[in-house]
Amino acid sequence: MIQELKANYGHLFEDALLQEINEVGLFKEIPEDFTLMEVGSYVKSMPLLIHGVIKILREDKEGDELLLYFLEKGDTCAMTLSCCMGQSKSEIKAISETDAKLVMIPIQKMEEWTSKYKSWRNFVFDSYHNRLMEMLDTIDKIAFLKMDERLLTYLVEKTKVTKDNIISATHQEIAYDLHTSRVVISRLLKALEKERKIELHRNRIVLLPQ
Amino acid sequence: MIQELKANYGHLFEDALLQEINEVGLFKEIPEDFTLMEVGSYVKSMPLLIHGVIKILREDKEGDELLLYFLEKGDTCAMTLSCCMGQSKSEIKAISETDAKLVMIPIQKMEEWTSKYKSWRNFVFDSYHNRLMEMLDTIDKIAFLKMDERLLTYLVEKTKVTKDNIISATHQEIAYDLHTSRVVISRLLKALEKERKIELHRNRIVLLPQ
DNA sequence: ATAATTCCGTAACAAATGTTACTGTATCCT
DNA sequence: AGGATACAGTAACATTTGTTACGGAATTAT
Repeated sequence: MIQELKANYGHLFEDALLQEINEVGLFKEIPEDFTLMEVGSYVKSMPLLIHGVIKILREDKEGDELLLYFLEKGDTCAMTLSCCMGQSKSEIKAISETDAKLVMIPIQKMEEWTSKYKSWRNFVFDSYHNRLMEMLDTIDKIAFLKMDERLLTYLVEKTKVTKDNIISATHQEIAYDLHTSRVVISRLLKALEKERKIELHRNRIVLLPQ
Repeated sequence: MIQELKANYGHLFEDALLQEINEVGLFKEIPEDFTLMEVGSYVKSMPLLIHGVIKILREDKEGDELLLYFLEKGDTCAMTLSCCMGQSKSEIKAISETDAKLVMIPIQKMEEWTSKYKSWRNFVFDSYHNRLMEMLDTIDKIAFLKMDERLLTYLVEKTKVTKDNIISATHQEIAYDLHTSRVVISRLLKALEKERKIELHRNRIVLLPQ
């Protein structure tokens, strides 16, 4: 594990901290489409992402969903972090978008490391900063863009994080992420196909190079 | 100034830190409707709010606006904080909703205090936490609520922060905050009046107790 | 007092998004 | 193979939101 830690977090953390993470961290491998966290669940450890992509969703009382952003390797979930600090329940849902590897850190260590390691403090601050910026970006999209633009952005982002211009998803799944209906997505996808931006197949969308 | 600092931040900061804030902080009083920060401006100091209400807005390239949230006394702007840390430009616009008093902290002190004072670290972490939660709340509203519900929520929040059930604003101003058009707001306000939730006057809306 | 300006109400219409319903086809299951 | 299920396309319609236009009332300026 220590090698993978060094590869992904070596530039951030000093050796002593990497060593500690290696000792107390729980290494986990999870399959695609695995629910890492539900809204309302208590948070007892914090994940450091080593490999793969995690999508972070918001849910309202009716169970309607909305994609907030994707986490990639080197990222941590500032939302979880935030909940750890405040000893509160999770406000978000986390699902693996691909197979993923991560290290779980018990929350007791966090407070300790915050005093002990400057690099950890900076990491935490940076994570908060990055997540705030992602949230701003999410707000921009839902507030200022129309659904067709949001859809295209969504497809582009998805190909970016998976590094694959083929998107394996049904229209219904996309509709859930963007908080709209399947019919609307089908309609807009069809329009994007006419504009030669994408190619449609069953369970599969190919993003064409522009 | 030290009394006002103690009154608002005494429960958060130890005396030594309060003393330092008192020494290096710049006390400022600003009138209503004063622009504290523009999108793209460089951030060289961090505000601690002592009195009054500040509204934080997001702007897109076309100059369209959207209200993110209100800051009240005891709050700081985590977005500014975030920008200070990253030495980057402001992503938001800040305008005083009422007369306000605040203390400006030079950003050099922040890094110093983060190592030196545990209470300062916690304050910074808490601010990030609170702002993330506010952002989630903002996302909930724009993603899950229709315009009439957003409008009512907006009016309720506005009366809460100003502690006055009379809202002094034109329909156009409200439309800017919610990123819609004046006509839409007039229409929905009229509907709220019919439901006996509000009373409409020129430049003034009275929120009726339910 | 008169004119100009700002604010609000409303109608009529346009565009975007949401809903329901039905079809055909691909895929899966046994 | 045959049936069940999941997925996508499409039409028709409803609702929400946005736009343009205009008139009247309140406020401000001259």
